[in-house]
Parts: sequence; structure tokens; C-alpha cells
Amino acid sequence: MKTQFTIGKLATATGVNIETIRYYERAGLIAPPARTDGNYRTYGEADITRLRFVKRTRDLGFTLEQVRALLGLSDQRERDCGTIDAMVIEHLAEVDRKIADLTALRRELADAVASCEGGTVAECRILETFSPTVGS
Amino acid sequence: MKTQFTIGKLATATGVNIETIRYYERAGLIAPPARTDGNYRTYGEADITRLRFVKRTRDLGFTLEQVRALLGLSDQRERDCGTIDAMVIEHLAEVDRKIADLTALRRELADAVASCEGGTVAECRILETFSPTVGS
DNA sequence: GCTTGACCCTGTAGCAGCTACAGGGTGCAG
DNA sequence: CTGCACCCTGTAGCTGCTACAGGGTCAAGC
Repeated sequence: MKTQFTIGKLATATGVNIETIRYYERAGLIAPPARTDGNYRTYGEADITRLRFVKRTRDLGFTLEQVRALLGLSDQRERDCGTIDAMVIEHLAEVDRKIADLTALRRELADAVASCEGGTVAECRILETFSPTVGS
Repeated sequence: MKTQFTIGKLATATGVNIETIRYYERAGLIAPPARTDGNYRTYGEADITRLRFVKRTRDLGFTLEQVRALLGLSDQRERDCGTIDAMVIEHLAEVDRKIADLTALRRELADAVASCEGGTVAECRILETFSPTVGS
């Protein structure tokens, strides 16, 4: 007989909140588990593995929909891994776009900060930086 | 008599969605404007300036709460601008943290992609990268 | 005078991805 | 048998919008 445990242990074993686990179940990321007589969810070792996979991919910034897709693909062991590869590459590109956006934004903020020479709000150049002037 | 116009013009003048303008009003970012006899909101030039400020600061990644604070501070013209300065610096630090997080994440994704040598899903090393092994 | 169409109004629901209850049941130790 | 930790369901809240439904307004054209 395998080791079985309730949702609290799964939560501490994976670092995923109990409410979040139930949410993932509703969202179709993890399968509805067996229940005890008292209607408690019971999990096994495989569930820890799967939930850790979910947590890891979420931490890496994949959306729930992408995680669902990755889980589905990872279950088809004999399939070519090209699709997975492509998904990760696309996500990498997305992350690169976000970094570029934030870097541009960072520069604007740094410029704003550099422009401030103290004094009153009326004199503050930061606010000018935030007030796009669009002609006379 | 000043130029007055309805919400549609304000939207096109600022590039902010009509629904979003009304949302900002509900959220207390912009004051409820005067109304016409037919209950239409009417705006003036000053509203364009203020809404552009909101849009710009939102684009720079400030939360609505921060924008509210910035607006409040910018109205106190005689006050020292140190508080504004501090807010922008804190936000800059926040952006730096996000860039750092994304950069770390980017590296992990790149490593995952590099580890893939094709073949079946069963052989794919990307999935191993996503499955944190924690013990025997 | 009447219709068409562009515009405006309010109120509510939806999105992601959780998180936080309320109001109950279960299970075990003392 | 009582207390407490744990679990259950269902629903509402968060941010920052966006998208309706179901109505009213207003100016132009015939």
C-alpha cells in the first residue's frame, strides 16, 4: 500500500498554498484526487511530482494555459519533443520582450530622477517628465 | 467661455479608452466632471493634461494607488518635492528587481532550451529541468 | 415631424491567478 | 466528550481594466 496523505501535506511538500491547490484542481491543472470516507482529498507521491512541475513552470512565468499544455505534452512520452521546445522558445522570446520593455522604462525613470534638483513641487522637473507636452 | 467637450474627445486626445476614463473616475484618479443637461460628462483642457499625466505614469508602471499619490502631491505646489523623488526612486528599485528576476528566469529558460537534443518527450531534458528532483 | 446614426449613460460581468473568508464537517488526543 | 487541528464547499475580493446589455441624447437629413 502506497503512502497517502491529505492536502495539507501536499501543500507543505510542494510549497503551494492549499487554496491554490484546490484552485488548480478546478482549473484542470491537476486531476481530482481520490477521497477518504470523510470526503478528504488524498494524494500520493506522483501528485507531489506533478504539482512541483506546475509550481516550477509557473515560477518560470508560464501561464496556466501553457502549463496545462506542457502537462498534456509531457504525458505523451513517445511524441517528438519539438512542440515543447517551441513553446519554451516562444516563452523565452516573450520574457526577452518584457525585459526590453522594463529596461526602456527604467531608463525613463532614471532620467526623471536625475532631473530633480530639489526645491518645491512647482519647480520639480520630475513632474514635467511625467507631463507630456504636446505643442504650444 | 472655455472649450468644453465630451468623453469621446477626451479619449481621442489622450489615447485613453472611454471605459477606462470612467473607471479612473470611479477609482478616484480624476474628479467627477460637470455634466450637460443631457447628463453627458464635459471636460476642458486641464482634464486632458491631468489624464495624460495619469496615462504617462501608468505607462511607466506606477500602480493606480501610486498615481493617486503622485497626483495629490503634484497639486501641493509649494511642498518640497522630496516625497515625489523618493516615490520614483522606490519605483525604480522595484523595476530593477523585476528586471533582475526576469533575467534570472531568462537564463533558466535558455538553459532548458539548450539542454534539448530532440527525440521523444521521454528523452527530453527540458522536462527534467522543469521537474525539481528533491532527494533519492 | 420623424428617423437614422453617432454618441453618451448606468450597471454588471468577465479576464488572470490567486487569496480569504464564512459556515460547516472530520478525526484524533486527552 | 470536548477541544483543536484539519478538511470541505461556495462565494467574494484583489488589480486594472474591458465588454457588454439596455437604455437615453442630439444633430443632420428628408
